[in-house]
Amino acid sequence: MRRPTLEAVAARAGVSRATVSRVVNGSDTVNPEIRATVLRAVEELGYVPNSAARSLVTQRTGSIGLVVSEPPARVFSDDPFFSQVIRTVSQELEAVDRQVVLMMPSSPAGQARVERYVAGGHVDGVILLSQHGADPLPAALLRTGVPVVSHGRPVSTARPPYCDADNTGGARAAVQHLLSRGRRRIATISGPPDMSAALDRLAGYRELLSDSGRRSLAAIGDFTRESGAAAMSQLLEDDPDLDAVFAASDLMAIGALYTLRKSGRRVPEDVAVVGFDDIDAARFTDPPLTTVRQPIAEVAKTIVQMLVDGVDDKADPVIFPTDLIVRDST
Amino acid sequence: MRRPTLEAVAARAGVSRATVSRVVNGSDTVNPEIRATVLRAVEELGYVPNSAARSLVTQRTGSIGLVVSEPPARVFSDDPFFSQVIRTVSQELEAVDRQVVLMMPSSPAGQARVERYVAGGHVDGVILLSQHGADPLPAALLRTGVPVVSHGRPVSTARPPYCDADNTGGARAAVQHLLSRGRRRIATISGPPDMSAALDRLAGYRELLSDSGRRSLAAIGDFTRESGAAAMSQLLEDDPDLDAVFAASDLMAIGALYTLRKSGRRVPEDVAVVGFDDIDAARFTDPPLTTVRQPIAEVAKTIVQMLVDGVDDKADPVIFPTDLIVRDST
DNA sequence: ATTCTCTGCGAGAGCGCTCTCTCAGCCAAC
DNA sequence: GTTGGCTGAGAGAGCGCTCTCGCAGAGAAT
Repeated sequence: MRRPTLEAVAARAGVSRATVSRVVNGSDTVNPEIRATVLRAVEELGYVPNSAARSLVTQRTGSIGLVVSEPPARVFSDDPFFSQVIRTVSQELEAVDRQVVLMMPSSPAGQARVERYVAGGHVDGVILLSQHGADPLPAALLRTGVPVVSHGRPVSTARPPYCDADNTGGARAAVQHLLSRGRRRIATISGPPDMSAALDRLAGYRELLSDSGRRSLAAIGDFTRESGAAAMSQLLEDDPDLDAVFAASDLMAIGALYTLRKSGRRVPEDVAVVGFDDIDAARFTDPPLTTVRQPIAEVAKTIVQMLVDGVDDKADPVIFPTDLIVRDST
Repeated sequence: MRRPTLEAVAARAGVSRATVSRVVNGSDTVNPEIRATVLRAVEELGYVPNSAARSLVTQRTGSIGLVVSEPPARVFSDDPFFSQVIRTVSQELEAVDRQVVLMMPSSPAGQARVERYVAGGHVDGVILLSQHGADPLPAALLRTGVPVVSHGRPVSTARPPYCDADNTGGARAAVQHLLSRGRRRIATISGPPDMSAALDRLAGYRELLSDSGRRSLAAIGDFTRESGAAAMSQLLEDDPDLDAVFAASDLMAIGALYTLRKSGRRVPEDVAVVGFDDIDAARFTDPPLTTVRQPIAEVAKTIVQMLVDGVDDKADPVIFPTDLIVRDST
């Protein structure tokens, strides 16, 4: 048994296909009586429009691609920031009746697949998440002519419009807070240097320290707990007397707490720790983590809006301020 | 400028549309020379098949719906288990060249949307994640005739085929471990009673305790840290002398650790704690968490396989064993 | 030489929908 | 009574693809 078509509904309602189409698509040039008859027929037959046929003629699909470019290392770490973003973006898209096609290419073949898919006109727009410097995908996607918006400042040569949190400002606020607590040797655990969020947070840290005439001390992580723990070890080796650390993600801060605990240091008495993101876990660490909160929902909302409004290729970026959340780790 | 069509490629290669179609779809009844010519034309024009047109005639779309039914409370908590599952499922689907359409209905309207979408033939199959007892969606989806597979034992009256971890066995192993460590008053923090994973883990806990003639003591959570912390408080009130707790999720175990710490109890000296899931965070708690690992990747792989193979509506469920990972919290 | 397979390509219908164009019918205006 | 505008419905042409069917031509069998 096949699904009913427009034709079937038209026959049942005793009108033409065109009229049924008008009713289904909400045209206002239809006689209310006929409209009612058609709607009844739709109801009785359980008619649901075939989207393939529709998008074949309209050239639009009603779905948006959400492309998450993340190498396996971090993909398999369970960073809640991702799921938060994916969730909010998805929610916002559903609110405007768009479908979300999730794509997480983890190999060059996967990237080629995504590129083909987008070029094939399967989606009306693309949201880029978690871009890395060397990634050729953004440029490729821009070339397809499909609207692209980036979540987070793009770092590749391709420059799609984007929306982001004020990473630099957030880092400055974190360091400022540590200074105001009387900390003198403030180190940082930075994220991967091919990601803009990591670069911007590092820049904010450096700016403020050099403004206040202090030396900076950085170790590089990749936003995961493991890397945070390792980076913390290295920092302690480089400067056993450090009294504060600003981690560019909560996960890395958690790793740092772990290492500090193992090294016998107390937090915050010996070393103060600030994270970034304000994930749920930050409230449950020992001690609860001071961190910088980003407005995930606002960013998601804005990105969806940009895409739905048909954003200009070189529209100005939208940047949201962050909040410092002070807990017991500082 | 429009995208090139089959027709254009055919013209360029000097063959018919049918032949180009054959080449593109990998038919083997094409002369190698002609095939090469066609492929060259495809390359030169940058031809990408239009999927709307294709699925209009084939009646298949190449995409699979991933439906996550979760009320806002937990959606906004950042449970890494979800992202793990979504990630692995998505990876497996990409491996078999299927698209992932992510749907997270958070309201009745959203559910209706999902139902319409699936009934509309937009997806070739549906994967259900995180089902709750009262949810009418699974039954509605089954009625559409589209293949449905559930991740986790379904708890509603609708009974799609499913794949799951051995939750009962995992819980038994956890409790057995606590008993073997000499613990006598073993409490549990259970998940929401409308979810099968919660019910099965609770059942495993109860079975083993009653087998060994011990009393059980349960508090109910909802798989989040907050609820774990609250449940732990209640358990301590109910029985201040308890010496072990089995939490039905790592997140709740983390909440329990938090409450235990605040109550001045040492883990594992005073109270031993076991979690479930083995999320990344379990290795970084203080102390690192003993937990039950589920084979997330295997489950994902199996589900995708079931869907791709065109699973029978009443196929037997597939259950994977779990592993007890012993760390310092017991 | 004739018939009979068999291989490989082209012709053409049709998937279900939208949208333009046309036209019937009605009322107002002259 | 005739014309003109206007509203609302139908006819029909495609959107780009797949797939069945038919047919040409090569080679094998008689």
